[in-house]
Amino acid sequence: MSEPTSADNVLMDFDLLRKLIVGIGEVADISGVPQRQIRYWEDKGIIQSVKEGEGTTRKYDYLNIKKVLLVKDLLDDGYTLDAAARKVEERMKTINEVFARLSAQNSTP
DNA sequence: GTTCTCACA
DNA sequence: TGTGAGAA
Repeated sequence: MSEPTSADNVLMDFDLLRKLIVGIGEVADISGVPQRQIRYWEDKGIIQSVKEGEGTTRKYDYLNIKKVLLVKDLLDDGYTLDAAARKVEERMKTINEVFARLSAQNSTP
């Protein structure tokens, strides 16, 4: 009877994204970017990794994966790491606002 | 399974 | 800029 509304749908996707944290291997496989390159960008400061507990294995959250995917596309378009990083950061600003908005709704009973 | 450094093109 | 290999 209760049909999923667009609002409920977006919340379901958001819940999935904020829980989607995988290692560099998964990101490299899904993003198609060699693990070497992913770490390379992270070293440049284009993207950041989240450390899990004490392990040294860096995990990448949806936002980081999005950056890798975005930077890869930008680089393929003829952009350089510096140019791609700038565009990605601007895009992250928008995504961050959406995340904060969804986070508030998800945390609001 | 991941991470680090060194070196090269 | 991106990758190779070895080592821990």
